[in-house]
Formats: sequence, structure tokens, C-alpha cells
Amino acid sequence: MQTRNGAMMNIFDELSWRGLVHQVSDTEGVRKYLDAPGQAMYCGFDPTAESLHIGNLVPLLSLVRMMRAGHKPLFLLGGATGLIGDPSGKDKERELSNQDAVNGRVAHIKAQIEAFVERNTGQKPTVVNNYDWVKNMSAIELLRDVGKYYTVNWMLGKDSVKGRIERDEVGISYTEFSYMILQGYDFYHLCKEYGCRLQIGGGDQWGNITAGTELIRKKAAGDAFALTFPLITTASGKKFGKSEKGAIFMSASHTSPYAFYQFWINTEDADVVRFLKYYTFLSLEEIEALAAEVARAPQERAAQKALAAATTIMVHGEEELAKVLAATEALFGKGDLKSLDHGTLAAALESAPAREYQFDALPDLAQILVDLGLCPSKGQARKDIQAGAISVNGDKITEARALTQDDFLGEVNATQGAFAVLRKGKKNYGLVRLG
RNA sequence: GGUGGGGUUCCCGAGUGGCCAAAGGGAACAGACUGUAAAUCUGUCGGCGUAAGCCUUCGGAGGUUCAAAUCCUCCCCCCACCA
Repeated sequence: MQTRNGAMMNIFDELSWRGLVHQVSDTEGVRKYLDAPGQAMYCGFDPTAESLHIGNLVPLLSLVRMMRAGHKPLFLLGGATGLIGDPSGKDKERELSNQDAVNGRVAHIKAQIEAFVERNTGQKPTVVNNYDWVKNMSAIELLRDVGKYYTVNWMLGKDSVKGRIERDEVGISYTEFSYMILQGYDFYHLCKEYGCRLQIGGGDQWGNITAGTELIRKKAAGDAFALTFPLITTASGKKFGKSEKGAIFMSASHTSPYAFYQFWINTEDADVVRFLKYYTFLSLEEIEALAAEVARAPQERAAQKALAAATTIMVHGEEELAKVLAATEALFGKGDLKSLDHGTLAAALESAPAREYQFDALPDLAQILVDLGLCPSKGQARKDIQAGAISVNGDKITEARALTQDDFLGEVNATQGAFAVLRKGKKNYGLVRLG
């Protein structure tokens, strides 16, 4: 990234104008640290699910930005810490995950990070797993070589712990209480092995990160830095990253590229410029131009399209984006659904729910809507039909009726392979096939 | 350990024997308007049923009653104050 006068911009300053810097332990120290190329920094990802979700995108992307700026970030997988459970931001004790599950998730997330980084930098990332250095640590080592550097008094002052102790009905187990010293040790370990002196993370990670900077200061007699990101919220106050259907995952098997794209394209005007800064590599100038577009012609949604395209390419690649755009054009374009090329239509609906029936054993429409997951119950389906929320092949229907031969598109004269497109509201599609 | 107050449908919260599938608000879904936005207005919001109606639900288990979210008994959990 360059400044307006052409000089290379310090990556720290870039993160600042993008609005990604929340807290820094030593602003000048961090800027200086990042001035020289080839510096190491890290961020941890605990394996709480099989796939990362877009809540992980800011930290992940920040490490990628570091890499693109010539640094050497470390992507840390919490194979060990994931077994303990981070109390940060949690108001009650977590169930322990079983080890096989954690190992499985670590493998998935590792592959995911590698693919993501290679797509966006052309280089292989350095992925480390804290299980590798924690698994053989003895209790004596932990207590003598790590625990001795932490006073309980200091630990009790951390928000993650304080919140749980003040509410005595929840409490905190010794296990979760110890989480911060493990994460602290990670930082120390990476400092020693890779010369890593900067850890970044979400706003709730401040306590854990400073547990590391403390340990490094005391044990290694050197400085280390902490940087956290702000909590991302939407203008209307909703949690970012959740659609009505749940979290938006980065893996195509958890959230289809189509759904992923749709999530971003639906970003509110009031959020879109901010999100372009957070979630794309676009420059300040490019983003300012898009902001001007939003002000001039909001109905064009140029910024939303740019945001959705950039994030989809970043996570799923160009090829997937092309497919998603074709599907979006087919489903939201001006044309008549029925006149669309059937191949295009079928491809567009690839990730929509689909059911196959025998023509002479077709259930009633309400049941089909329930089968497709478009409506939660037959009663609700009937109400939706009455409310005019349901359309068949793009034609709105207002009373319950059975699907007839005329409703099916595809090979004429053949019931085999023919299909009908059901839609609820503007955005929910389902496919009925005859088999 | 003592005393007092509670646990209601996704969330908050009203309801103290029939008029209760249960007020109101929020969330959610849909319709209108727009731009696959926001705001606003409208409708829906336990299940089955075209409907009449039936079934399931008010922390849990029993009981009283023609009838219980509402009364009684026991149990579980939470909150507040005191010790």
C-alpha cells in the first residue's frame, strides 16, 4: 500500500486508516517494529468449529496484509488451547471439547488457512500449532517455568476472569482460569523460536495477549507488543456475521459461495464503506470513489457489489465468483425466469434446496414448501401463500393449489427431469424436480 | 444456614381457577414502498386441519376440581437481603 505521495505506507498506518486498530500497547513501538521488513507477528485461531467464519476474517486478513507488506506472520492454531477453553467474552464455563474433535477441526482449519493465504498472497503461510509445544510440557515445568511469573492478583484483574468471579453463580474453573498463561506461554515460545514480538487479536483478547507480553518482558527481558481489533458491529446494532440462518462460514461446505456472496451484497448503505475498509484490499482512493458512488447513486449499490465480489474472490476464488454472479443475475436480473436458459437456471439454483418427487405422487404445495425448508410448518406455508409470499417460476400465487404439468419447466412432453422453481419472499429459492 | 421474591411460548415480560395458545415489547418471517439497503406502514408469529375443531405448551413430578399457567404437596433451579 502506498500513500498519496507514492511512499510505501507503514502497515500500521494502513490498519489505522482502515479503522482496524482498537488498542495498542505501544503505538510508536509497534510502528517502529513494523517499519523494518520481515518481522514476525502472530494471531491465534482456536478450533471451536470445523470451519472459520467471517468473524475470523479481520484477524486472518490482517496477517495476510502483513505478509503482503513484506512481513512474516505466524498463523497459530490452538490445538492445545482449544482443549482448555478461552473464558474471554464468555459469561459461563464452556463444555470441554473432546480431543478427536479438536484434532479434526485443527486439520480442517489448517487447510483452510493455507488455501486462503496462498490465494491472496501467492505464498505459503507459516502455520504453527500450540499443541506441538504444550503436549509434552510437564506439570512441574508449567508451574515452575511459567506459573511463577504470574501473580494470581494480576490474573484476577483480567476482564475475562473478573466478570466471572463477580457473578458468583457462574464462577470459573481452574482450567479456564489458566487459559491465559498458556496463551502467554505461546507468545513467549514464538518470540524465542521465531523472534515474534507482536501478537494481534480481537478486542476480547487484550488480557490474553498482555499475559504474553508480561511473560516475555520478565523471562526474556525484551519488549513485545499487543494490538487488538475493534468489535465489528452493524449500523442497525445487529451482531455482524450472522444471517438469519446462522453464522457465515468460510468453507463452501458450510456456507455456499452463493449464500456467502448474498450476505455481503445485502450490506446496509450505512455499513458498506466501513466494511470495504475492513474486508478488502482496496486502496483508500478506490474506497473513496465507491463511497462517492454510494452517495450519488445508492440504488446502483456499486459499493455492495465491490464488497461482495472482493470477499468472494478472497475466500472462494474467481471461478466461484463467476458462477455466483451468473446465479445472481439469473435470480435477481430483470428477465423472466421461464425464458431463461434451463442450464443457466439449474446452475443458478445449484445451492438452493431441492426435492425430487414422482409426478403422480406430488404432495400439496404447502408440504413441498415445508420439505424444501422454505417454510417451518404447513400452517405457516399456507399463511405465506395467502400473504402472496410464494411464487412458482416467478409467478406469484395467492391461493393454495396443486402443482400441475404446466408448472414444470424442462423437457416438454416428459415428466422426467422437469422442474419447477419455488420462491418465498425475494430471496429464498427451492427446486422441485420430477424423478 | 435464615428471610423474602422468582422460574410463562425464541428473548424480555403481563397473566393469580374458566372469557388463555396465554397482553405488551423485541427478534424473526412475509406484504407494501424502494435499490436483493435502511426507515416506515401492514400482516403472521406452538402443531395438525379448508374449516368447525383437535392436540401439545407456562421449571419437574404428583394431587384437588366439571375446569389449573393460576390452588395444594414434594422436588430442582435462580435472585435479593441477612448470617
